[in-house]
Amino acid sequence: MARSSFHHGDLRNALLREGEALVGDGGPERLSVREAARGAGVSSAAAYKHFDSREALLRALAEVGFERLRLALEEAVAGVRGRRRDIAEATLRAVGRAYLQVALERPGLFRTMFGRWSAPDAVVPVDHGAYEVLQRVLDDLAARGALDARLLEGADLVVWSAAHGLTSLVLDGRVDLGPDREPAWAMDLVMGRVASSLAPRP
Amino acid sequence: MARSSFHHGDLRNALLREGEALVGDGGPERLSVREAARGAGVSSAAAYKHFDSREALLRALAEVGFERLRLALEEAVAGVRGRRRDIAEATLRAVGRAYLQVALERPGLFRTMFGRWSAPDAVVPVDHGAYEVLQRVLDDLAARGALDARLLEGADLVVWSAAHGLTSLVLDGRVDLGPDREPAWAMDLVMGRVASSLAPRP
DNA sequence: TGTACATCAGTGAACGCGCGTTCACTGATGTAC
DNA sequence: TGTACATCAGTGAACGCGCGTTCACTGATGTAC
Repeated sequence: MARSSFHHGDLRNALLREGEALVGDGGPERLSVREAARGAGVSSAAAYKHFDSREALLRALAEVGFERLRLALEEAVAGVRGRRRDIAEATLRAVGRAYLQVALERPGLFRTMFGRWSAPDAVVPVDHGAYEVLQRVLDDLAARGALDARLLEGADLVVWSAAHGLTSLVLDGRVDLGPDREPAWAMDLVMGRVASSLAPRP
Repeated sequence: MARSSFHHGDLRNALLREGEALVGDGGPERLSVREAARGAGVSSAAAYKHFDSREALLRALAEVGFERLRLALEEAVAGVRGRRRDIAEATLRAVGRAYLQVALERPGLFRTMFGRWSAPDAVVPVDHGAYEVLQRVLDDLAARGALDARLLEGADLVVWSAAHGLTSLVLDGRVDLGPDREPAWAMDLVMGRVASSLAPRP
């Protein structure tokens, strides 16, 4: 990590790394340009050679997080095995668990991705492919008859809301599962119900 | 609002009111003791006669919010009319809409209630009866045969997650409903599916 | 292969800011006699 | 009904802080000839 020369060489990434460490535990409000620069062993002014402002750095961090979520969802879905009958439920559970895991790994980064840390009315358009992954997955399942095609409209909303909601509640400590119950258990339960609500009906 | 005498008389409430205004649009990070005091027409030191710290003020604001949510849920549920066949779905929709409405009315207060604005690892135990309202409602519905009693375990989690998830996504601008679609439409859809997943099965 | 030079990623000092919190204080209020 | 006094909700000044951002600058790098 020590820098041998005047030039850092990889400062942009170093700042992202430090920024993620700050934000990862403490959330977006923990990020300071000065501290990230300090962590990278560089003057705070140097950071402005790579990011226009604190907010630009936060936005870049959110993008990193969304990309990670996208990859996690892709992987989770690709890893699903199951009999034809169970495939929808197994897939949604995998999605939910991946969502939860990404969030738990870096709670503050998750809040950076979804929170409104900029000006109250500013839209923070972090475009992400994670949502599209889910939509594709649902389309596939419907095409294979594992989900009711008539219920496809808004199904993405239902799944995403449930996964996001439970995850947020867990992250913010607003859900009491009692002893011996892991968040993943709760996610399985929730996604199981969601799957059953989308199952093909006679 | 003008104060005639040396003593304010109702400073605690005035601070809560100002605090809510600050937090209501901007979220917890917008709250400053100084600004709340300024708004109440009082020195910042005076605020400390009523709240131990900035964090104590935030906690009090969160409590105000939770109480409001509880009342909104009670009201919403009490106002549900419907034929026996539809009662579960109608009730859950009412719950979801009330949840959404409370959040949209004061987005920043909602984030104050649920966010982690204190030290990263600190638990913020704002105990609230809103959750209990939901549990009671579900029990009632099951007792009347409107929900499948065998699915009652965890049903509260499912409902709360879905409502909370969609609400959070809407609040953070992370859901694209397209034109002509209101958040309430999305909530009806989501809660409709949730209700169907809990419906009595043959 | 050597040299002049443009580029640009760094430095470090400084700006102005608003904040949370504390302090010794003051004066309005209400109670005991 | 009047008075002495304890209480305590206010004041205003001050503390130390870390922050975002800008500035004129310097020196390493790489390219044109």
